[in-house]
Amino acid sequence: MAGVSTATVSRVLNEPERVRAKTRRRVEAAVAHFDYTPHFGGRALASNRTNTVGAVIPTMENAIFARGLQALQEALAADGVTLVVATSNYDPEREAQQIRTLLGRGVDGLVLIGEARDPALYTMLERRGVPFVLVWSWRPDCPWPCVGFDNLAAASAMTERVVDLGHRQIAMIAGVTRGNDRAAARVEGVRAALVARGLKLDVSNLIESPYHHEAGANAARHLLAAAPRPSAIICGNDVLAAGALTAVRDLGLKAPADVSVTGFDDIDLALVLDPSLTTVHVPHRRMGEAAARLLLRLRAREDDTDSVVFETVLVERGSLAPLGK
Amino acid sequence: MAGVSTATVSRVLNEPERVRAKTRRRVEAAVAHFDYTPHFGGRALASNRTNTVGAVIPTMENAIFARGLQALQEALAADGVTLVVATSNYDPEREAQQIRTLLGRGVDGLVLIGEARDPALYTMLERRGVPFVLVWSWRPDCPWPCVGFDNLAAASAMTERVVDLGHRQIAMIAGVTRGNDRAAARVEGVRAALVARGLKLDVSNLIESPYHHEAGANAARHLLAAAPRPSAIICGNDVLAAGALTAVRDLGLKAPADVSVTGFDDIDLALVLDPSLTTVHVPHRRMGEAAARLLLRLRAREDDTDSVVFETVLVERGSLAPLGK
DNA sequence: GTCGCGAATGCAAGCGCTTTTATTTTGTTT
DNA sequence: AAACAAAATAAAAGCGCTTGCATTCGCGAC
Repeated sequence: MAGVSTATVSRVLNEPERVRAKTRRRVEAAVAHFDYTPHFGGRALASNRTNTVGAVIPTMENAIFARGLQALQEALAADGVTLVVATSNYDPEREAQQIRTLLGRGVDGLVLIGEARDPALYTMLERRGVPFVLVWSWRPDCPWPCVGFDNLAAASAMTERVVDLGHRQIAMIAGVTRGNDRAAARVEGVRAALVARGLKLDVSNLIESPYHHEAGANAARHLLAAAPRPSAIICGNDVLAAGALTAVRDLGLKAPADVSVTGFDDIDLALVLDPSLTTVHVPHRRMGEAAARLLLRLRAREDDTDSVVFETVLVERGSLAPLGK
Repeated sequence: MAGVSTATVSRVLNEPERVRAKTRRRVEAAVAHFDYTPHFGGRALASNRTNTVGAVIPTMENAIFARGLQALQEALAADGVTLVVATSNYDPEREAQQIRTLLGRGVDGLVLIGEARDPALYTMLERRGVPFVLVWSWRPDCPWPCVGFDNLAAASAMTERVVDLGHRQIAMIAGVTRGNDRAAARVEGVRAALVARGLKLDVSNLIESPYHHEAGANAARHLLAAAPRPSAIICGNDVLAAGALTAVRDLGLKAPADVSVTGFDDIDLALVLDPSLTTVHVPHRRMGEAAARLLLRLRAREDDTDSVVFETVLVERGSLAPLGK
């Protein structure tokens, strides 16, 4: 209809500046007229690019990843790249499986959460030449491209603050650390800070708990039954902290008067709780955007592909108070 | 390596039962040996199927859709279908755009939230022959395949319960109704129930609010400043209700003693709030699964493609109490 | 006007797979 | 053992697009 070859149509669609304005307009008119949409498969086959990147996250059921994902998706979309999301349920085997599925779908890149995974997976990714970015984790000398923050340092900072407020009986409800370097780093951060202040994280004062409100509540009930009772509970994330606050209330105690509780992640929930939650604010959205930019640079084989580290901020709200106040 | 043609390899991969066990094993060994993965584009081009379905949801930042999405994804994955998620931010134009993007990616089907959208979009989908399922909405005689529940009836039931508890000054904080038939149906449900009981939803007692905690709090502050003060606030969803509860607390009032508050959707948040939230429980996961099944049936051109309607359950918790108690 | 040159466009060869049709193999029957 | 039917496999034709290379066009300089 536009009186041009398919090659020209292809150019109009992909590199419009390479065709003369007059021709381009004719083609565009025809495209509009027939409501033409390029065939994805044909495109992928011929160009060997899908303009798709995949992300494997532990779960969507949790607000924590949702916001970063949204930012990631928006930043990618701005470059015409579609995001495909898969979930692993915090299961390393399932994560490996999902990565394979995404590769089978021909993704041009991957966004993965955290660093802890089978080295064979990293080998495979490198062999295939699929660029990837690790999000939510960062540590000095991480060999992979990361966009994250220092979980250990942030947990230490929180712990120091708790100690500074006079607390000595300090317990922790951690996330499950298997295959989860963030959860593990947070435990280490707490432990290190306590040791630095001459205290220690007794094994009876550390419970690993799955990432649910109820599980957090149960863990807190257990910890609060001990004698001497902890005066502060540091939680590996906000959801566990919410559970802990529920347990505190159910036991007829008051937070923070009887027990202080702290969280990690600063999701919306933290503000809604009563008392509102003292927690570590993490820049979800900025991480998502940074991950998108880094991945696009990696894909384009650009030079500037350094890891990005963000600062976290300790947000003090009502759930943490000086000992005995 | 297996000494067979590509045709046989293709059959081993797609219809293994059609090739003799001995040959099949040879091919599978070769596949494993070379770690071969079929090329997605080639496949899509030749078969004209992508084994991908798309979903356009308002937002991921909200737990409401996350759970259903997760279930949808799992159910689709069981059939080897990948889910691609896009977000519209509650903006109809953006939704249309996202639908076009997904079609451009060659999705074999679509899952859309709610029914309200430009008829031209429906025409386009039908012309292209792309099967789709509408989720979260259901009404008698909906012309499209739906998987949802009767928002209007559920809101009416909640309202009747509130009235039965003696409340007469009843206000509502609704979600934004533009392009959102669920929000609109909930308003209509409340209105209808009030009218049926000889009351009415005065315009000054109805505020539409965006889907944020703060916005809900602001709306509640506004409503509670009126004289006579409402004794119950019915909210279009749980997040708005959480905001309302915050406002109640900030104003020095007690829920439910001074003001009852109800929500809608029953997300995790409802249980964490203090008082815990009386709300309408919606079967997120089952809807997601049902949507997957229905879409797969539509895609396979099967006969049994009726809409699926779920019942909702009014969950009474602490935030709703009889008037004056 | 013609020439020359860069820019614009057309030509045609695949990209890796599926699928129809044709051929070979296998197994059964006489 | 031959003949045949049925089952298994091979051959080959695309699917719709991109892209390197060849060709043509448009325009300024002479």
